[in-house]
Amino acid sequence: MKFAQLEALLKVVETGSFSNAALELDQAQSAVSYNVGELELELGIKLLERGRFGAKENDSSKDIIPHIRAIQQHIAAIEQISSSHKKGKKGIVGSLKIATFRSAAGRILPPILSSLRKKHPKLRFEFVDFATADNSLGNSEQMLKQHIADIAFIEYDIPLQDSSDLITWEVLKDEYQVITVKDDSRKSLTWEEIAQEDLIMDMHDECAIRVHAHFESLGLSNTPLYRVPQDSTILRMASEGLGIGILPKLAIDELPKTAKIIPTATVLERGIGVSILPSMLKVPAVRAFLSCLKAMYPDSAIPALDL
Amino acid sequence: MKFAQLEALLKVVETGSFSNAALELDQAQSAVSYNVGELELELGIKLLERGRFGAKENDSSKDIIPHIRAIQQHIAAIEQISSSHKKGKKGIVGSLKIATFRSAAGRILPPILSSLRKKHPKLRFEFVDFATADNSLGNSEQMLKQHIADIAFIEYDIPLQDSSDLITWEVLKDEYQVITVKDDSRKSLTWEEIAQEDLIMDMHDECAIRVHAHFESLGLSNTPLYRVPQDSTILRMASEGLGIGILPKLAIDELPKTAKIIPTATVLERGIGVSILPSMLKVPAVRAFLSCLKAMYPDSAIPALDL
DNA sequence: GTGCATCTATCAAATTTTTTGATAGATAAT
DNA sequence: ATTATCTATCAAAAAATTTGATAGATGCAC
Repeated sequence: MKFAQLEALLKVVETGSFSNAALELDQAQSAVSYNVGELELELGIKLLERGRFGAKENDSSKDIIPHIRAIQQHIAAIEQISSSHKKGKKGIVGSLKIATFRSAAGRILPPILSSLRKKHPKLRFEFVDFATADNSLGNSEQMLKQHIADIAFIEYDIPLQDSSDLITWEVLKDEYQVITVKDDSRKSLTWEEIAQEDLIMDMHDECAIRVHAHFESLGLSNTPLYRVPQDSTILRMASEGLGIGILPKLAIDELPKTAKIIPTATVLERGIGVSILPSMLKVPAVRAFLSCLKAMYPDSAIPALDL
Repeated sequence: MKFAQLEALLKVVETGSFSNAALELDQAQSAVSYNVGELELELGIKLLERGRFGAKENDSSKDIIPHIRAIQQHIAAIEQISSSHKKGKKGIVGSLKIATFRSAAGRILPPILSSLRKKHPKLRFEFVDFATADNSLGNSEQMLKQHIADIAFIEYDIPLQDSSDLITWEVLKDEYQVITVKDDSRKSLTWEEIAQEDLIMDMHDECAIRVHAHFESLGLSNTPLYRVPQDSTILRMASEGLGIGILPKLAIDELPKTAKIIPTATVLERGIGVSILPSMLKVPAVRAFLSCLKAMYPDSAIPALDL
């Protein structure tokens, strides 16, 4: 079994066709065909469903592809380790795949990445998107276990519990905030009062679900008046007095001048954390990232690693 | 980076020389030299210390080799998955690397393996030895994390605790037994009484340490009169009346006709368990093994897997 | 239904990579 | 000093992969 064959298979699945894969691999289409063919021959099974449309994975390759990605991760690790053993080393080379969601990508990552880049100018980053509207633990677990991501940011309500095959810890807590118009004179709002208001909430986000659950747990109910697709729209609408916006603090990029935040009587917050596979603790790029994260959030319970 | 290059490096390290590696790889020595050389060229670092003696790993390759083994495991998994997707499948093909210690190898494994072989006649087994006299958790952890073994048997005194990156569970408890001569008429022995006796114990084994610790915890002390290198010798000596033997039940292959077991007033036992990396739960050979293990020990808490 | 566009498979030739066998050079032990 | 045992290197041979061209298959538009 050759690594090039596995890579060809993976690229075909990722791009949906032999021709696209060839393009990305900088090869002739016949080379991709040959490589996948050889692999199928060696393994004795068909690995792809071919058709007019191109090619797509079948049951066999579905099971195999996570292993190919894992192998790629190990190869990346070998390259990183090697470069770290070089004399004239200029930081880690390679690429770090980070699964993230909006607030993490927008507010948490930038300072970390910029500090990381100073030490490791050759390190590249790849963001992998959670499927829209689902960045709960379940999904990030898949991202890590299928070796699509090296590191995953997660958000959650309930306290983190140890999973036996993932290392997960909290980085910070993010408080939900109530956004209203500038001239709203109330000093504080209880959730009972909030439930009376016209609410403007996100259409897809976890947050809306979480706030809804919180209402339920208090025996309250509220169907948001507006369900909008973007956090920035929530802000704008709330600042126009169309209703009350509820957003986690980190999701508020810039508060409009005509808007205002009113504290809630009791705090509702989400946790934001990071998750990795235990084996990644030995990969230089991952270690470097965690080291920066720790510098940024010294209190976060990053697992013991001699950084 | 080619898989053949990584394999060559690994074999050189394992066999201690390019020439031996070539022999095992069925290649010319120059091919091994070429492959390792190419790898060193690509990674830009020396990977081996060469000399009159052959070649041995250096700091760089020490870090890299676990990743090579991990890649091999993934390739094995791909092969197993493929063969399980074949039509005329005749069981799983491949090889299962089991880290074990004497009692497990001698008393627990045989029935499991023979049942496993019935279903999967093409499956091979490889036993990897714990370094002599150390089969405690720490070591099996290394075996698994360095991808030297797929499955590890362990023994332990204290209750198992969850480690965040290993799945470990108890298979059975194994009671320590006191072996004496046939005509010893005592019906039962307390540990206080045992401490008074001349003891015959194993020289290398974990067990001796554990029994010693047990004495200490009771405020007793006893330096064994004989420290012998083999369990069977303990039995023979005890049966000759040279002293009292202490052995876990599973370590007693066959009780000599002139020997006898006296129950202890309070039971001292060791746990015997199994440990794997979470990712191995998806590997067919490992699943098959665990399935057999479960059939043999229905009460053991094998982690949920849809077998 | 015909023709078109888009896909994969296949072929022979060209190219590249890997292996081989022979040998040189290095080094420790006798 | 000799020998045995190791690795590196070289040119030639063998094997593999890649290429470019083309055939064949299949859905889609008209």
